[in-house]
Amino acid sequence: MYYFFAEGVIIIEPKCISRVILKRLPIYLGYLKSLPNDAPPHISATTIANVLQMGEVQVRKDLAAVCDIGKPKIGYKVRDLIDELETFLGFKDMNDVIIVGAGKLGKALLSYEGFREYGLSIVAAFDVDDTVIGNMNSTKPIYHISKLSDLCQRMNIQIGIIAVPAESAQAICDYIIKCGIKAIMNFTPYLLKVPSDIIAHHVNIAASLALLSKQLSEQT
Amino acid sequence: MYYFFAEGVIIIEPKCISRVILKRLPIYLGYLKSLPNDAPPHISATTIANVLQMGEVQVRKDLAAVCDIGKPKIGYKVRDLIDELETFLGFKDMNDVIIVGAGKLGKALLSYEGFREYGLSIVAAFDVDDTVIGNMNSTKPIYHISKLSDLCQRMNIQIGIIAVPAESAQAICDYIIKCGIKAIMNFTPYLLKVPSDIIAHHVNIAASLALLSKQLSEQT
DNA sequence: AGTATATCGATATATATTTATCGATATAAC
DNA sequence: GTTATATCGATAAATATATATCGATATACT
Ligand SMILES: NC(=O)c1ccc[n+]([C@@H]2O[C@H](COP(=O)([O-])OP(=O)(O)OC[C@H]3O[C@@H](n4cnc5c(N)ncnc54)[C@H](O)[C@@H]3O)[C@@H](O)[C@H]2O)c1
Ligand SMILES: NC(=O)c1ccc[n+]([C@@H]2O[C@H](COP(=O)([O-])OP(=O)(O)OC[C@H]3O[C@@H](n4cnc5c(N)ncnc54)[C@H](O)[C@@H]3O)[C@@H](O)[C@H]2O)c1
Repeated sequence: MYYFFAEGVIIIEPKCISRVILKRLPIYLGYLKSLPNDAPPHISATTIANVLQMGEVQVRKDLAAVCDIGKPKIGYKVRDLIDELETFLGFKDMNDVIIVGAGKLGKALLSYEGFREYGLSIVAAFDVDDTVIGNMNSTKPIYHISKLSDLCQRMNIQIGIIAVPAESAQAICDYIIKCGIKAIMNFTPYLLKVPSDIIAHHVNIAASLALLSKQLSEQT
Repeated sequence: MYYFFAEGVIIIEPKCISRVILKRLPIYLGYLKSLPNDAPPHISATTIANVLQMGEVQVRKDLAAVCDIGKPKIGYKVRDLIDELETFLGFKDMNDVIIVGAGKLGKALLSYEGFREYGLSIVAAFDVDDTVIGNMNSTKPIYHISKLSDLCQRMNIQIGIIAVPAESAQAICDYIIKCGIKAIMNFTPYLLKVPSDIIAHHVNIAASLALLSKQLSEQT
């Protein structure tokens, strides 16, 4: 939170929401959406906190960041809350995504239907291997990498997933940035170097699993 | 960090390393391991910080948590540092892992060779679908779920990956806990409920990608 | 109507994490 | 040998995050 002082009055810049909160919002949303239709129309922060094993104050604070419809004794209207969360998180309008590398992981992602619920539309995958190019099992096309530039520019696609071997990751990264990609999710264990105006998010499944393993061994 | 006061003396409990630091350690390790063989044998926290775009004090503090071999003007001996990081993170001795759900994602993980470098050995996958059971493309076996209990108990496997449809996630979770699994990595968007002595880590790829998308749209 | 209670939002405190500062030290240059 | 400098570790300050407390309020109960 940034504070600006102007003529003695404190103006609080409301734009920025911390990354930690942002990561929790989809969890609340997921839980709310999992509630049965015959559940009561309102829910309290206390209930949410208990189910999700969080502090109730934290839940209230997180929710306050996106909505202001909590009523004492009643709680939040579930439908409104879902709506506000979805709107806030941008799940309501679709964002196009391309995948580079249609190997085992790339193909799994390409055919995964679950993205839609999060406002994401996987448009196509790109590869260099002629044996995977074309549309085999998935409903989504796999093109040669040479078609990437044209497609991204025509459709104004700004989000890319990298699922190529680690050795090619940086080259592909540089390339897709040149093609107009502005945000990258990288599944390779290679740490990408990107210009400051490009957002890169690294997902290292093996490292995460290893940390889980370490946690386990420490618990004893 | 916890502080205990005993007879006026402050005793600092050294056990706990924060999760944030733990997540960064594999990044340092990965970078150090990527250095060419003809690189100088020592490296400074300043250099690491610059390459990885982190604060140099943070790098020093993180490294101090696992080693104490930094020398002024010289820095850290790369080989020792790699060794200490790998030892600390437990990458040197193998931990067995099983996967439940040999669908698209499960099979990708099953055949992924990269886990070995992190001290992880994927032993087998389990499924209910007869058409995927047996060993097709991967070198690792896919068994019927009914074999899970026996294998886990015989090999004393404590780490499990859940890659079944979300609807089955909780049931599978309960089941593998009964079979002796103590740490779970869950790839379904369903938030698992586990007893307090079980570690569960949730990986929601779609939600992460959606947050990336949101970040992008906010950047403007 | 009056009171009890669940719940909210706000404020305050505690903890955790990041960033800055500074003296100490090992090497290199002179 | 002396001095300059890169670098470390430690301590301190700033920021961020989590938890606790408390008055206010909407409903339910008497
Ligand atoms: N498979 C997993 O479960 C898993 C888990 C964690 C991380 N990863 C990482 O994800 C990446 C992909 O893994 P995978 O198992 O799918 O590998 P894979 O070998 O099955 O697939 C890689 C694909 O990338 C293609 N490719 C290679 N160079 C390319 C280029 N320059 N441009 C476009 N396409 C190119 C290949 O033709 C291949 O189809 C790897 O970096 C791996 O480390 C995979
Ligand atoms: N595919 C992806 O890229 C992706 C991305 C993010 C999340 N996920 C999640 O991962 C999970 C698996 O995704 P997928 O694409 O591999 O789905 P999938 O349908 O390809 O595979 C699911 C597998 O689980 C098996 N299965 C079903 N019930 C089972 C049970 N009770 N016990 C054992 N096996 C059972 C099925 O036979 C099937 O082989 C889903 O929950 C999905 O939401 C997948």
